Amino acid sequence: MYKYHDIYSDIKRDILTNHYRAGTLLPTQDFFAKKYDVSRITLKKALHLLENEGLIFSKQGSGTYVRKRINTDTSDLLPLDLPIGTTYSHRDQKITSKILHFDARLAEKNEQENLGIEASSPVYEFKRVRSINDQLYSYEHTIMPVYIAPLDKKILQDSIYHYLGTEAKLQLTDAHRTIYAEEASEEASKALEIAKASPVLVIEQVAYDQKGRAFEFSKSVFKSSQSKFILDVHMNSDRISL
Amino acid sequence: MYKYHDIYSDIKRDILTNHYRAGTLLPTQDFFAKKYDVSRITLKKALHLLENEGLIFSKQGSGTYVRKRINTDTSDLLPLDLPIGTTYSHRDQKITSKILHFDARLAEKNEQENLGIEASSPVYEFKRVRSINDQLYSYEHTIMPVYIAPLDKKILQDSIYHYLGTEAKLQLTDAHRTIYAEEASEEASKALEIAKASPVLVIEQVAYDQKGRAFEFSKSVFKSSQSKFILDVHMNSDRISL
DNA sequence: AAGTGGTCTAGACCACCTG
DNA sequence: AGGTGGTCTAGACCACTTT
Repeated sequence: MYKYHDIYSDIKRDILTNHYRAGTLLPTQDFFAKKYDVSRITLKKALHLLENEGLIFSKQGSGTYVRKRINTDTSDLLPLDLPIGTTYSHRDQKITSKILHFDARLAEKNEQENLGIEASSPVYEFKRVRSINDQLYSYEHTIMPVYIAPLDKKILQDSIYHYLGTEAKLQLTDAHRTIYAEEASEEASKALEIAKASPVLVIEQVAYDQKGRAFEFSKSVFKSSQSKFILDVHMNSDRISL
Repeated sequence: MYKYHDIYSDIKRDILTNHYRAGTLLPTQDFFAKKYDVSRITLKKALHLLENEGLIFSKQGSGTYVRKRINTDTSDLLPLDLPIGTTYSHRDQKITSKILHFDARLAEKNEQENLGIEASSPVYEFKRVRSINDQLYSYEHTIMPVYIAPLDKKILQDSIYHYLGTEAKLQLTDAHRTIYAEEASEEASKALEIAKASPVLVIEQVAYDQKGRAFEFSKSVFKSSQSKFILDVHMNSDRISL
């Protein structure tokens, strides 16, 4: 559809298929601009997307390089900067859910604050155990305002995000996450079938849609033995200087 | 220095000081362009920086909004997308280090792979316990190629990143991190003065400088009782669609 | 229909790196 | 000195939201 996006996809494919090899210099911006018959600004926008993704980096006066990639064997490594527990992050994996609890009630105080809603707002509350390829991997406790979309057990069985995307035209575009380790609670250890007080990784999340509206407040507990997360960070000097 | 950066800083300050309040509409791009006497493209670049930082978001046809911010009480919350263990992430906090081990040797196999160096390359190896305001908080094990810069115990006592920045003109611009929970090893539990096998958060990191060169391979173990990390994620549809 | 942000252009000049 | 990426412009047109 958009030129810069087509170019982005094209170059991305060429990098991932090793047509442009890791650690090497890419062709110049002028070359690409002529190749794709676009202005240099449009081309730079495509490269900027690739840079934000960490696939390339540019050095003024020198050129644009393909970043050396590490171990992208994401066998048991889940990206920490994508939706968690979806097909986005688990390609070709079967995700199943067992519903432990499903109810609606009024929001508690910390839920009101995190979701930015009124005291009288009704919310859904549900708890699920999720498995990848029939292997237990997380225990989730989720709060979602009812005005977002009507839920039922069947929806919880499948992908909520997929349902929200198609039915409510709602997309997870931003999330505020808190990450820490703790001893598994009795509830979590039973659900995940691990010893009580064994170490688990916890991710608390407030999720926002494309309009900046908080639509989910959740706590996810992961079996430490098989759940490692990866995060590629790119720091520009702006972030650091202030 | 650069117009777009000045504008970025200016608007950012106005947002953080609540001159533009959370949840409200910002002035139009045309307004800002005239206000700062720049082209709309330059202005958009400034807004793009703010959007990447998660402070604002734009909706085509509607306008640009200030995002509602949450709980930025970063009392014991450390950003997961900034350098860890530095003054960047710990404002007005006194960071001290105790050196448990400091040596040089040849790189082991997994270190060679992660750092992208030859088999015969010498590396420094050191272990430190770090405290914030005299409170123990992390146990770090670090490998660094010797060709990066000469190290000694005095440097390790202070900030390595500061030393590398001034002496080697090297800056941490990218990092590949793996995050998980585990039971504290005997070594780590002693260093952090916690019970053996109590849960700890682990961050393994390969750090890259502005030229895309890996310069550090480290494993940091954090006391779970007082170390929570935060991460604000912004997903564009590009990342997700492919 | 009006207003807002998104895309795109052709071209100029600057900053930086490498010979 | 030459080449590369970075900044910046004035203006046109498109896509989307709102009234």
